[in-house]
Amino acid sequence: MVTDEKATSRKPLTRDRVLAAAVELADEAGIEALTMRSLAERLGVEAMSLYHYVANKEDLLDGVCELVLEEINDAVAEQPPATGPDDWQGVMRTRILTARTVVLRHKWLPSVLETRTTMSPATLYYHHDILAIFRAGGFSYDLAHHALHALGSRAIGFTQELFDPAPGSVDEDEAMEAFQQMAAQVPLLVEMLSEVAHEDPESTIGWCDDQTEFEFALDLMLEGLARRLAEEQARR
Amino acid sequence: MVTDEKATSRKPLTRDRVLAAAVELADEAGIEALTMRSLAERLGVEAMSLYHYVANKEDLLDGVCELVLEEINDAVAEQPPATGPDDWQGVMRTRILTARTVVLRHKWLPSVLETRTTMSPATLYYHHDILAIFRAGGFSYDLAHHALHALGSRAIGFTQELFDPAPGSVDEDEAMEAFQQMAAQVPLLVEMLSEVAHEDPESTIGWCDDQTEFEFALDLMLEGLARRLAEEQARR
DNA sequence: ACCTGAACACCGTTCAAGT
DNA sequence: ACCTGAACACCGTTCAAGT
Repeated sequence: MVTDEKATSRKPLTRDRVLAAAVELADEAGIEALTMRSLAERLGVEAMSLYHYVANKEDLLDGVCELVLEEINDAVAEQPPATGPDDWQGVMRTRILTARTVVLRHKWLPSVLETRTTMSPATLYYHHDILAIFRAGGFSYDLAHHALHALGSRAIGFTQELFDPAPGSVDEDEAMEAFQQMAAQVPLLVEMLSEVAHEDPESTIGWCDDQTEFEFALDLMLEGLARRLAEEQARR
Repeated sequence: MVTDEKATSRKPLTRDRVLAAAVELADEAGIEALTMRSLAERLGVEAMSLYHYVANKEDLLDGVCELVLEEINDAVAEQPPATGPDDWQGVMRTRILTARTVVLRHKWLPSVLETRTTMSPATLYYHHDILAIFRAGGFSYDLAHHALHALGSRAIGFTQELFDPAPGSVDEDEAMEAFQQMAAQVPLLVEMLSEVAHEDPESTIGWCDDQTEFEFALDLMLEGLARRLAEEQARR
């Protein structure tokens, strides 16, 4: 009668419980810590038991991506709809930035999502909604199709940054020294960095998905798409 | 005296030979086939011997990326310089598309490069040159810095596509049938795909780094950056 | 100095066996 | 039906030992 919510290990295993535990494990310990054995241990079970709920590890990873995309769809569902046909740009912007807040809670998602080979239902649903916003804004299917490709993962709120240092792995003094040494080889990079004056002086363009840079690039794309839309409509 | 060029297995091992063999192996059999054991076998040696030339597998992967980036720098070095200060956009475009031709010869590069945490010398050099083009075009360091972030991996000629099916894994009939079934759930996606009529009808936005889509997005970014530059110069 | 063989600590996954 | 233990075929990597 009185169910003990904490004693999750006593509830029967289900696919959903397995996937939810996998997401928690990845959030807490990183995606490399998500192994069949460690996941089983967290669930108080042997590794082989998991194969009753997931076909194999790939299926597990498909499942955790699906779970996060459902979380994104939920977050996005509370958004206000477009106020008019000319509002597509603002709606798209807040939609993508909302998705991004969810992705930032699951930092491992980009790397896993990029290894998926099929779009899950929740992913299809998300992109269907994105497409609907473009269509409401007056995009032809052809232009909307280019737009979806151009946005790529940015539509889901992330871009895979190149060369982001592992957290805590940066020795600032050492990095600064290394940079001084290559001043002769790459003087412009050194000068640029001394001018923009990051908190982290060693991270040239390698800074994980910083919010400001994300929005800068997103606005560049959205403005560009607006221009392509205007060109398309002028042609008619 | 007469060196047999084919008998590579008899030449003494060097770091360069190890890295070059690793690149070949990845090109031929895919990045997942690049293991210490298989690489050793290709070189006619035991796996443990490799540790005299690379510190560990991460170091090996750093090395193969460095090798490809040197290949990109070589390819790009033959390019004509800018014809004038207003030519930065054209120079940047051909530079990036040239880099892309090299990346397409090493399809595994994107996934490996995105797991690197430090920029190798060749990578720094490449980006230094990109920065030089922006500077010659009149960009402030601040704007050029945003531009480098916005381009991200696109500067090197690739974007990690979401959901590109493994080559040869697509069963067209099966995929088409699956799509018909979800017509009710995602009607706009279905309608869009029937209109744009890909060769591969099942790949919604999942199509690996197609040249047309790459150039569409690249031009969007470059035009956007040109606009930001004009805004910046108007402000002075 | 360069290479090797055996071994260790991990993986994902199979299989037959338990309840 | 659900879970388990032992085992297999892989990994990267260590260590002491060969030449």
